[in-house]
Amino acid sequence: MPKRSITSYHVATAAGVSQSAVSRAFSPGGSIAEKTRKHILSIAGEMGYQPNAIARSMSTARTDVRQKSGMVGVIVTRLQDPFFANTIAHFSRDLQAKGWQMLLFSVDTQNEVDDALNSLMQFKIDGVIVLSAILSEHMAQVCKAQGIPVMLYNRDPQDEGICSVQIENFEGGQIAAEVLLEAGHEQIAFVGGGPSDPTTIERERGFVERLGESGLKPFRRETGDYTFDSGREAALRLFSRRERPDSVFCASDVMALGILHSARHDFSLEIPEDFSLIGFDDISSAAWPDHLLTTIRQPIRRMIGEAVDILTERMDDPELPPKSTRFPGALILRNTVRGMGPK
Amino acid sequence: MPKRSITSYHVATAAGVSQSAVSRAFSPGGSIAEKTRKHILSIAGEMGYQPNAIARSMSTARTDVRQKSGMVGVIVTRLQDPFFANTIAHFSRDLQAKGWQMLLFSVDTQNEVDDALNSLMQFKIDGVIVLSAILSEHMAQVCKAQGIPVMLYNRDPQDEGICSVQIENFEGGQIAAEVLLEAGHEQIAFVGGGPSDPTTIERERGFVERLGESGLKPFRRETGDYTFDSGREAALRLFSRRERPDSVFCASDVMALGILHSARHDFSLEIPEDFSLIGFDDISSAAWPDHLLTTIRQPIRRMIGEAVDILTERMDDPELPPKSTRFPGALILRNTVRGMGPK
DNA sequence: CTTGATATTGAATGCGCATTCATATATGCA
DNA sequence: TGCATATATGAATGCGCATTCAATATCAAG
Repeated sequence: MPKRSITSYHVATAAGVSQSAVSRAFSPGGSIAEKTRKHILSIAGEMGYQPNAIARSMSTARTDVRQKSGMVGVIVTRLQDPFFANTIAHFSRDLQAKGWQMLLFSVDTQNEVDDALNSLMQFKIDGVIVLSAILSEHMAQVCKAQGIPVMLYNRDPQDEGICSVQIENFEGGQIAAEVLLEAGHEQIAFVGGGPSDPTTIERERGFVERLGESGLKPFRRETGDYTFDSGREAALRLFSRRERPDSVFCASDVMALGILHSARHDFSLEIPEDFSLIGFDDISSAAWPDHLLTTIRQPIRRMIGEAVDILTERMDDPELPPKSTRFPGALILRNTVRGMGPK
Repeated sequence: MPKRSITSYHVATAAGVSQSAVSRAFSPGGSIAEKTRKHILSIAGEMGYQPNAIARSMSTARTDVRQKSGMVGVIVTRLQDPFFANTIAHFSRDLQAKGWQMLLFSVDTQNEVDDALNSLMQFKIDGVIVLSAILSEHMAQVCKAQGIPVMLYNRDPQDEGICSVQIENFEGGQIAAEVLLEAGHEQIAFVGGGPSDPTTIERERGFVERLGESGLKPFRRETGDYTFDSGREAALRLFSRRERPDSVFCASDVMALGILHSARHDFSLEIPEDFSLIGFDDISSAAWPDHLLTTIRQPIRRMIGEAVDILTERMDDPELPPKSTRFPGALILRNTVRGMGPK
């Protein structure tokens, strides 16, 4: 028999004080005698009273410019991808640690982001984090108008007034090229996402540019969709032809592992004896002993910490100017590049 | 310059109707002329008005027994684990498809579950899903008293009034034993979680019981914590001794892959030539061509679909009796059990 | 033991919405 | 055409809380 929950009025009655007093007892800066507060909190504890966050949010709408809900909206694409799952895990932890709740919305494509944000905004989220996607120009405006700070994770800040945190994709691509060149490779293939994927574009650009400095061009370019299977399929195309690459730079570890498995299983190729392979991200399975994938690591703990810091600061003080940060990737030398093992 | 958002009053004024009319225009069953509704919706659209879910929730607290927030709390342990990440992805999708928002809270240990639920309840969630953990007796009572349906995913229903969805762990253990026995193994080791982990207990029980029917006992038992590294360490202990098992049943794929990688890398063992290995869950990397792990599959799409159905039905109608469902695991024969390849 | 300043307290209010109740308008049927 | 019924609308209300404002209690200094 569900019954309505205990309110501050009930506690007030039981404690012999006014409802205002109860409210103040639960507000950090409340003007209330310490003795009274103790008494109220004790009674409230006995009764199992917890302030209603929804009502609190309504109430603050009166004096604040915007009502605060204490919730942060998080929009994520490809949640099943281990890289993003891990990212979410960190965001969740960091947000919670600062007392924010996470309203999670997962979408499949960029197109759904606007709808997701609309749904989230009905809940009066205090800020929003978008993973590997951007907002439409319109929604960016709406957020700005409403004073909702936006954090783009893994994307360039699309607009004035929007914050972002991401890895140095261009430099990461350069590093990969550098390593492969240094190992003496010349038939270097690239595997990335589609031609309109911003992440791929940057990584490929850095990669191609660095190759160019040595007078080389990518040996071949294959497209995938950041899934293991698409990596495997890329490998199938790459190694089925007469002319095989002597090395591959792959814009994501998941796809790189697809290539690695395919090479071993479908073509009985040894790595790095038959070809070198370098990935991007440094997901945990890249370090598994039978993989030992050489890759560019994203310092995601620091990146996410920074993203949460930037966002929470702006939720507390909407006047702060937007901020964007880029982190350098770190080369993790393992065993998939010829002659270049761990130091 | 953040400004307060548009309310139903603004729309009402602009449309030349009362606030009630606007509210009704946005309420599916509202008593309002179709013509008026169209007009209001059109004006609202132009103004970019969206009903405030928080205020709506406050309002419904008046007539309903409990206020409805439209949010489901999800408490998850070990979010970084690919199995759970994937589970969350599905929950998110299914919940969204039915119009529910997901308030996600990740915890590290069972101890934190109560606190998490308390935080979530302040937001007046309409239901809660707990992954691989249970509630304290006290919180279970509180939820019951408040009429908040609880769905335990991956756990036995701990209490009257609580719903659950899980895999048949006991039978899964039996199947694993069956397969290994059939393959002619006799030195069969078990690797699972700690002795108080309910999942491990059941799987191990089924496994041991089936071995017993053939007059066998587990060759050895190693403990891990469901991480890849703990699987690897278990393998280190298992294969460093003179007497090696001829096969291993591992209560989770992640740990099983730790064993597989360790066996190949640390001991140069071939699978299934040198020993057989069988996992549990069927995570996606179990199917990677250079793994091809034989395992017991959890039909998680169906399981999660069922969990969401059960929960949403009860959020809509709190009078429904609790329901618990168990799904059978399916043996997926790949290449890690001697003589038993895919059919 | 005053007086003025300060710390506490309670009553009243409104956040934005859904809903009830009373009223006005439209529809059906004789 | 007239009356009963159904439908559409608006005014008023309260959900649970934080906050403002006014009133009271407490305290320090003279």
